[in-house]
Amino acid sequence: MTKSGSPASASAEHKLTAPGRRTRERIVQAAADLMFRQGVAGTSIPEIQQAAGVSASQIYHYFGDKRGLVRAVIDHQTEASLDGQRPILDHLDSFEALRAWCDAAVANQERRQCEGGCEIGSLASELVETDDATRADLVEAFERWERPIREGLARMQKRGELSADADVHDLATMMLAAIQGGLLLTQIRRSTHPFKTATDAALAHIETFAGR
Amino acid sequence: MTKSGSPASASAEHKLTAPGRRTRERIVQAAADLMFRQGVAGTSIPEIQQAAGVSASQIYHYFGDKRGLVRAVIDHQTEASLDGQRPILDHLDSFEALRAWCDAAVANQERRQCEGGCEIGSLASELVETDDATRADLVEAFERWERPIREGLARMQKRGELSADADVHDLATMMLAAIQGGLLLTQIRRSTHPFKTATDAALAHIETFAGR
DNA sequence: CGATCATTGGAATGTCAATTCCAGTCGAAC
DNA sequence: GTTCGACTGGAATTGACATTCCAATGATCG
Repeated sequence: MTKSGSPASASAEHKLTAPGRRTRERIVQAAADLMFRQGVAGTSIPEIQQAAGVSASQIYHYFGDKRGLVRAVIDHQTEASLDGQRPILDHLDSFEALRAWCDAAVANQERRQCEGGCEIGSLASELVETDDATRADLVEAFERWERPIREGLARMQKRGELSADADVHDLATMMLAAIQGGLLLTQIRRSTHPFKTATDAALAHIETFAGR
Repeated sequence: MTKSGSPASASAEHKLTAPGRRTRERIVQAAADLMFRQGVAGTSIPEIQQAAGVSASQIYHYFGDKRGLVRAVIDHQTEASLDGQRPILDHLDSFEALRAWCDAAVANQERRQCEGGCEIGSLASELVETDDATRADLVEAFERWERPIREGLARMQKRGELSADADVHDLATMMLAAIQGGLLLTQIRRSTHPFKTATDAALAHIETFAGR
């Protein structure tokens, strides 16, 4: 299907021994952290070397080049971000759960003083137009995020808590869009207000489809 | 108050003669175009020189450094983007006008095959965390965008077409967030569907407050 | 017309990043 | 235990980029 290259997640290109896997992980973690705080373009390889305590050859050994490292960071950051929202993310099948989830996201922004924006969205915005392989990784990242939302809504619909003519696919997309846009505005204005406003509206819109 | 420097828009630092103003404008225009297509970090000064047909000293003469140029680009791009939405942007005081406005935005995305995202949002996402002066410019850019939306809603409210307990400030923010998030998703997925979904939901939510 | 300052060209400087190379060590499978 | 390939360190290479400098030209205002 795609001839774009290796899948983002698994790289079977190298046989990894135990210490190799540990080193690789350390590099990705350090890179993800730096890139979140300073952007991808604002993060240099030497900087990552120092933060991870590795030499240049190790980075190029495991990732080929910076593009490869960036793709690994996308994968890692997506997983980390979603893990941070679990277990609630996997049980978004009631209005209360949805609201609690949004509240937690708001609290999270407050904790970090609205700095940094969305771990995935910021990466995405900076990298969408780099190349098709990277963009495909981003599509997958958002799909991984949207799926649990959609499936929660689908369960609600199956139970009749959501009207049969609600399009759970669209509702999940809409929710994601509200989150992304809301986060961008709160990041810029350094206030959780826009994010709260956007997610509140999204929730209200979903409740519009409450069944029976 | 702020010692951060000059305001983004007017730079009274230099006396500009007629040819000077023309050159300055040519530089900003070329820079804005390149930065929209390749990102700010992905656009070098030499590249801008060539595109604008100027020498390095001219850029540094008019903008001091790259940061200064970027701030000018934010201002220019905001004005250009808003101008592209006029005159309808200044008459967003009916549900029909709002819908027509969103439709035009969708058509615009289709025309450019969902590439590039939002002229302001992409800049914003890349630049929010650079420094406070730049962030302040971005706050202002979004305010300039949000104001006509809010004022249109306010007129509707005054006429009774919008319920008295609708918060037009929040509704405008919500609309902007939906646009931003929707645009990011359509840019990534290369389909206008997410943007359409997000704006449709935003419009539906506003219509929820229809008065009488 | 002359002085002053805006405006330009183009070369020079210094820094730093991405990537490559080579040589050496270590782990695991046979 | 030896052999192959994974793993690591560190120096070297190459190139680009932001910024500065200097010397010239042109416009404006009195």
